[in-house]
Amino acid sequence: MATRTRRPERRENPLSRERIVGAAVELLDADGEGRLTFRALAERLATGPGAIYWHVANKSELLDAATDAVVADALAVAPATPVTPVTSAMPVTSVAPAMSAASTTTAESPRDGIRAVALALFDAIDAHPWLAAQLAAQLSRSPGQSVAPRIFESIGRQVSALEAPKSSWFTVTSALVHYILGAAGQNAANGRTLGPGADRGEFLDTTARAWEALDPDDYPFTRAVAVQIRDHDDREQFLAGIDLILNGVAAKPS
Amino acid sequence: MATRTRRPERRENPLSRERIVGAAVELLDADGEGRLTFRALAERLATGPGAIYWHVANKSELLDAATDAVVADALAVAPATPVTPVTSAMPVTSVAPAMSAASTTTAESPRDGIRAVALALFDAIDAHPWLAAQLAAQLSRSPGQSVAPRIFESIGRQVSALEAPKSSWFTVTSALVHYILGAAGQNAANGRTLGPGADRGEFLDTTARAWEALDPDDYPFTRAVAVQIRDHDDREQFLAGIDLILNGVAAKPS
DNA sequence: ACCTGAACACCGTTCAAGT
DNA sequence: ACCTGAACACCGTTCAAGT
Repeated sequence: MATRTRRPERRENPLSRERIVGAAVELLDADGEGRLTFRALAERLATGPGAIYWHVANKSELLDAATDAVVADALAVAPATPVTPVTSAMPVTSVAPAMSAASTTTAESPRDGIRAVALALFDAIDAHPWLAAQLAAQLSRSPGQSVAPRIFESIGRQVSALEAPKSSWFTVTSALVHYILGAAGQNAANGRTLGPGADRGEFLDTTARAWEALDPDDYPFTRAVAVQIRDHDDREQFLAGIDLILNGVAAKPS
Repeated sequence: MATRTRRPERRENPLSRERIVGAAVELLDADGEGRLTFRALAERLATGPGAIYWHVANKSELLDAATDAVVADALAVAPATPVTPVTSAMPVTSVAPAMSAASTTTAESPRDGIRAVALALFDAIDAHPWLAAQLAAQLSRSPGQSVAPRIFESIGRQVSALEAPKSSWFTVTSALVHYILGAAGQNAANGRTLGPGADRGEFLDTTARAWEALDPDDYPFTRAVAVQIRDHDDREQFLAGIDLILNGVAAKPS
């Protein structure tokens, strides 16, 4: 501790996969994926670009590792194991079961569980905007190759505890995951164009004004909803979309 | 075919923004965004890389132009103008109005209109997988700067003709657009990993088998829905998700 | 076992020079 | 007005050489 007067010695601070991934996440958060460079990374780690390749195979593996690290954290906050485990035989009715020995959190209704996981992902993507594209690309990988399939599993378990026919599980879970990734990614993109220092209320007001000034013939709808964007809460809006989908689960088609 | 003996003459085939964008779309479709290169593009157009910059400012403008061209086609097939125009005063009730002089297609219910636009986008993204990421990034742009806001408008108009409170329009439209882009992008990514020559049934069977072989403790849900992926139709599945959201629109929360 | 740093084969983009 | 092609400042990645 007190010996930390000199800058870190190589021996005390050797390169490691963890340090590399950590620095990568920092660069990603600060500058976005386009600016994550092996040379920039090497400089930050006080080494040469070649050294990184001893610990990481290539850039895409580095991106995967960064994604895994961040998402694993996010999913750890939300409970990975839901109230009701999937029983492979029959559609599960969502009669609240006896409290299970939940690992991290108190037991919740599946609906609240979905909200919790969704919000955890929303916040993670908000804090790390580059996550959205990364996760979307990873969803088609086989489980075990990345965290993205874990998200699918995590949402799906809660869906299986909903009172919905088993035949709808896949559709519902897919819809939820797509919505979550899409909406969270959008929010992150907005935040990015906004910039870190800017005023949110002012930004919303500006967009609302711009929407209201659109050509009535070309953009009647966008004009009509301009008011709604002016004073909406991002997370509330996001959760409203989740509820919309969940409401559709048991509803009969009109 | 048989006429393709000489290479095209310069004077008869001058460079133009249109030709460049067309060639870019071809490269994008064939090799993906990573392989769209000004040098490859120049070679395909029998010119130097510098020449392209006379017609296009930079790569991101080229990508935008390619996206615009492809999406404009897709939205032209689906009706851009819906049965019921947005009236800014009151929530519109979806009593079928008198047939309007629809520009391209016969009048439809808003629900069918949404399905049509969604399916057109699904097919476009299926044919041009690089579209998904491009559109997601463009959604946060102001209308007029890209086609993405037109998609929002196009879906939104139909939403406004649904029997839903006006206060929900923004949420519903956002949810739909996010789902459409997310699900279509996912499908395109799957098709990409599948490859052009492979057998779809065999591919689905392989994934289903892989899912069924997962650890029951870690992936109970994914295992449980493995059957459902085996013989599902992509477009049907996609539309089921749309219907799910639409069903949620008027449903009361449970 | 781990790190260095030069080198290779690329990129997007610019720009003097041509027609 | 439009095109050429060399050049600049980057990239990811490799690899002989060091410790």
